[in-house]
Amino acid sequence: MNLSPIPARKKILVADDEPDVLNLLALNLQRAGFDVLKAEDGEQALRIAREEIPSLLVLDLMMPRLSGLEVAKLLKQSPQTARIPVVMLTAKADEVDRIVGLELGADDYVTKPFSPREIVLRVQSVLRRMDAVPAHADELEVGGIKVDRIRHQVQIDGQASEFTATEFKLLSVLMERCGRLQSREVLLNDVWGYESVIDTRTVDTHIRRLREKLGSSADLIETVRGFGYRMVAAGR
Amino acid sequence: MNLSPIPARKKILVADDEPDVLNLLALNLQRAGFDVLKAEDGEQALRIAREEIPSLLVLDLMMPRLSGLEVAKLLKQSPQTARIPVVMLTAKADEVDRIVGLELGADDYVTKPFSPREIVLRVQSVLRRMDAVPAHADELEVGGIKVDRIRHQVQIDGQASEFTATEFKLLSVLMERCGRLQSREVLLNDVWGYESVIDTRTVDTHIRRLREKLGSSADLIETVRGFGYRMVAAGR
DNA sequence: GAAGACTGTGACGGAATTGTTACAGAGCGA
DNA sequence: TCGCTCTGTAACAATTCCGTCACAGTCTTC
Repeated sequence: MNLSPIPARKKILVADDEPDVLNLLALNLQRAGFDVLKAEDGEQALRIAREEIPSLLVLDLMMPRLSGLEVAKLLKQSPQTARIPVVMLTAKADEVDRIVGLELGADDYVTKPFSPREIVLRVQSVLRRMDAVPAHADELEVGGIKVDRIRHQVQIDGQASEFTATEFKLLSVLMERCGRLQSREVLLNDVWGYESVIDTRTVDTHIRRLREKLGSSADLIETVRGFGYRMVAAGR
Repeated sequence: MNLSPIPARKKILVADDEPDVLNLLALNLQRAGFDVLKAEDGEQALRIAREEIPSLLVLDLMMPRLSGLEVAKLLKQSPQTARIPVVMLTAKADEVDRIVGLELGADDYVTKPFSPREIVLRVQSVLRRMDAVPAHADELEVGGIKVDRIRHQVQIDGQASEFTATEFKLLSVLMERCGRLQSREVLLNDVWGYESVIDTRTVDTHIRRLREKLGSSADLIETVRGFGYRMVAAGR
């Protein structure tokens, strides 16, 4: 579904045969808010990548068993893993010639020695580039409520209204599935993310805040006792 | 019979003198669903562009006979071809400043080495931008703010005002997408360039500097907490 | 009609986000 | 080289948001 800025943390696989470098990279990426998976050689990297399908790979070019190049090439062969962007670590700038780089489809290079900060920024930059594509025009309207997901604006009976990030997502999900009952569990999944460890009662609180802001349209959100909530086209 | 399912594929002309690069680009753009035309030097590119009027050009900067720069410049002279967006391929990052934003008006650039996927993303991004902003206005006006992109001048309530290069771009992007929410990521992409490795907080700082200079019009730039910024036609 | 389960409401402290200020380095022209 | 402007970053302050809780109110079931 993908309602823009998702809190769901991105998984990143880091592969380097030098434990010091590996740990340094992992630590810094963790601090930057990523879930980090580690691999100490090419084979391991390949296996983990196929199992976990991370959002991005940081591969050392020179590794025992399988080089970073080979790992990348192998991953490109399966549609499951072909689209994972790769940031390659190389020792010298000229180690990677351009055509090879193009063919294997690394998305960025960082040459050693590098600063941890630089790696984090590179990774963020590549992810940013990949994310910058979709952006679908989407407007939702139910009753007097209009949601514009591009402008990120909500109008209630023609009147612009402010919603926080969570409220906006919750409202979008409810409107998108107008008429259908949504359990608290489903809402937690789709609004807060699949790994959220949040009390289901929190949903109630946010529903309340939504209703408050919706004013006279508040009764478009029905409570279904014992199950959850549902948005209806018109109040009863 | 063949009803609708013809998504009206867009024609894209790719020009590069290295056959390997040319074919690689062509292949990837084809896979992405574009009709691809190929040219191996500047003259050929110019000729084909005039004959076929493609939706977008991907031009290598360094080419025999005519450079990408010259091709772009020549195409700007004819109203038929003046509005075709150009994505320029360059070897060095230094050349970038000369290309983007200057009189010849490349619409985006990619520095080598690049991954094929990035090229495709850039092309899609530029095409999206063209669709979104009709007519590609040289002058923008929102509230009391007037931006002249040719003279590179800004007026606030009739009063001329000085803006630095970065501020100017940021302001332009916000104004040209007035009303639409722009995430920090998108702004980094479109103002600083897609391969910038810059902290997202930098956007905040520049927004602040913009607001400072905008004076009483500062509240035309709204903060959308958790997402980014948005320019609005009138403050609240 | 009463007990129990479920939901609405208001408040609160911690966390996350943004505003603000200061600063160091790059780039540039004199 | 010296000063200047412009930029990106860091650190701190201010603000907003969010999840949780306690309690009140409502509904269901017997």
